[in-house]
Amino acid sequence: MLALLDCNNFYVSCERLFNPKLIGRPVVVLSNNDGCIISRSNEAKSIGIKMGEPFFKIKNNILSNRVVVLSSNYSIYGDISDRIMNILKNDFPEVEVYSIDEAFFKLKGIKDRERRCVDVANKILKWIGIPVSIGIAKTKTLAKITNRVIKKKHEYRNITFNNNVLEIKNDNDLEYILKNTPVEDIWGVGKKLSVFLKKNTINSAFDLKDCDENFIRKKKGVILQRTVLELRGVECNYIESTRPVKKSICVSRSFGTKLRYHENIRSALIVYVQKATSKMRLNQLFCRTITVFLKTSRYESRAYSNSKTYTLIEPTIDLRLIWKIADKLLKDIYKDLYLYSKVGIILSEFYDEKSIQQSLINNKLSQKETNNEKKLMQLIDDINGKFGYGKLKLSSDCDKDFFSNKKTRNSRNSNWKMKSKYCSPCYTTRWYDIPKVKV
DNA sequence: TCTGGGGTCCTAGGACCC
DNA sequence: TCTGGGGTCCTAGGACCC
Repeated sequence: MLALLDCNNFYVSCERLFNPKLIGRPVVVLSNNDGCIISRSNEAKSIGIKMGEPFFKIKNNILSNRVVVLSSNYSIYGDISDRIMNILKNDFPEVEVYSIDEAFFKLKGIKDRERRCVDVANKILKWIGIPVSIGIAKTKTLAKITNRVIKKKHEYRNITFNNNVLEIKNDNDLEYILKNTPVEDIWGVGKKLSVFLKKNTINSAFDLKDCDENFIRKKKGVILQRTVLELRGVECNYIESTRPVKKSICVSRSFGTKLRYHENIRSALIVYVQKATSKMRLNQLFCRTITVFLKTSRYESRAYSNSKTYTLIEPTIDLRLIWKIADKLLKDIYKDLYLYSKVGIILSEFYDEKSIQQSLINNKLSQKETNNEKKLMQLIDDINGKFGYGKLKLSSDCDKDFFSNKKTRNSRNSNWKMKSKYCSPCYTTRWYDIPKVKV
């Protein structure tokens, strides 16, 4: 048996921790650039605001219902998430942190499973202040379904709940739940697959569980076949309590306003390159492959999207080299024809320092030089860690006006920074934002 | 006017090998 | 007229997740 812990309306719950006025009111949190709805309070759900909906489309609904709108603040959410996961890891031996607000954990050999889960849920509510739901089942897919049932309690009158914890205990309950789970709500079944399944008269989780497994395998591949097996209680997706090594690191943002000129896009890219390389160094990795991509909005009538990849002979950690390559790649894919909405960098093919294969021919870096590179990068990270991100940066990453000390008349629009109009303070991660308590 | 960001895994098909 | 069998590796694209 295993369990899935899921934080309720996580981003909204985090915001409410520090701003109790939000409790009881409809609240939504927006994606980056204030684009779409990505978290909703129950009140917001009940007035019909949908997940993923573009913000601009529902402004009227938001005004007339006095919905509180917030930009996303990931430094809060990440910090709160870490605290919750630490409590869980203390109470259970094998925990897989699956996302910022979810974790699977093993219950093998644990007696009185429901009791233990209720205890940890109460502890998290008391110590951190975030309400969570925990579903217990034989497989990850079934645990996911169980959690969905907890969130939709009112639709499942035949089931008894122990606070926000549920274990499916007998076959009757399981059958009842699966019959009342639409196929598109199963973990691993998205838009495309649900269309296919419905065409083949597979409408509920119960239908999928009982269908011909080989037909699924042949038509849609091994992943969906595993889902079928997991619905039958056969474990195919195991809990991985050690975090696997990253395979790629990507940094990209949509621009606050669309950009036309190369120099503006370049000044956004250099910031992302610095972020991506410092992320990579945090994981103590060297990369061999660098990809830059550039695109217009996909809603644009004249859409353009392109990317280019460069593979090094020897993996590197050096920001200066990575930037040089990224800059060249951007030049190659940029066309002076479009209004762009996004640029990004992907680093991949990682090596740790010990396993780097040196080039036979191109051995231009001596051991000493490699060490110097590493020291320099470490220094950048240390200084930025201490004095704030961006204190030390590449000299290409600067505003010419900053040095010329005057705004040039034809300075081109470089307002690429993302919109974040409704952002709350970083209550737990920035000195100046820590809430003050009146005595 | 305005539509997120960061990932993973699988598959089909092409190119190549002996 | 007639053109094998068995394999690997790489890439692009698709589908999914939160």
